Amino acid sequence: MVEYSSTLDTVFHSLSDATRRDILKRVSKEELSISTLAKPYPLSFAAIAKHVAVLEDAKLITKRKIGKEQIVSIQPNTFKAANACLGQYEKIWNARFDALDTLLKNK
Amino acid sequence: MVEYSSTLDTVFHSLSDATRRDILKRVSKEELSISTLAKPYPLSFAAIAKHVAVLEDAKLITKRKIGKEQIVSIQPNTFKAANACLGQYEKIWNARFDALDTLLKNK
DNA sequence: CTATCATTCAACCATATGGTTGAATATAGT
DNA sequence: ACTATATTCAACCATATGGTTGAATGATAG
Repeated sequence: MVEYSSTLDTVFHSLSDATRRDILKRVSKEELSISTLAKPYPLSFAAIAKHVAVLEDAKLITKRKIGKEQIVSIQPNTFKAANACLGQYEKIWNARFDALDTLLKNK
Repeated sequence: MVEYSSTLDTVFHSLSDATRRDILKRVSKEELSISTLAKPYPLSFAAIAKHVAVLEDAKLITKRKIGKEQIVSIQPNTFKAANACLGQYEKIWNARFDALDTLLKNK
């Protein structure tokens, strides 16, 4: 009956935490090691490593080892899937909404 | 340190469940009562009512009472916030990605 | 007024989630 | 070889989540 997409489940679940979204924001600007990522937050290193693991599971980021460090970088393609999903809900009511928007502006 | 946005937390959390996404898809096409919504799923009515409540909390939908029924309809504005959030991660790497994309196509 | 349908509410349960600490495993630098 | 740093892993805990059932409330139709 329902079309189950475990991928979207994990993507959206990853995005539902403010710390993880902040990690994504930082990583979208530059590649960072997990320990560098961990510094600003009032959480243990292990907690951040877990958050990074969640993001990695959702394929929102990738890790690659350089020496003793794990360098985290963003994985663009996955966001396209999330966007496409949101777009799916949008398409019908978008026209309606835009019409309302213009209506309100011209009032 | 971290910019906490409880709104986005709940929006993305709502979207992380396939049943809820399916409800959204159906409701994006036409307004439906909770009991109508509940029919296709192998879950109790109460379970679906809970899912609807989660979506309502996140302001992805609204309910209005008509007689004994609660009519569920989609609330467009909230999706704009989610989209804007995703766009935030995109803007930096989007250029890079598009460049790569063109590169691969012209190869 | 009563029976029925749609919904809400409360109690309950199993499992997932987000956090902790402490120990184990690389790798780098001296 | 020793030490410090970066990471992983395992055990543990409190709370949140997603589901159930059954009872209570509201509105409609006879």
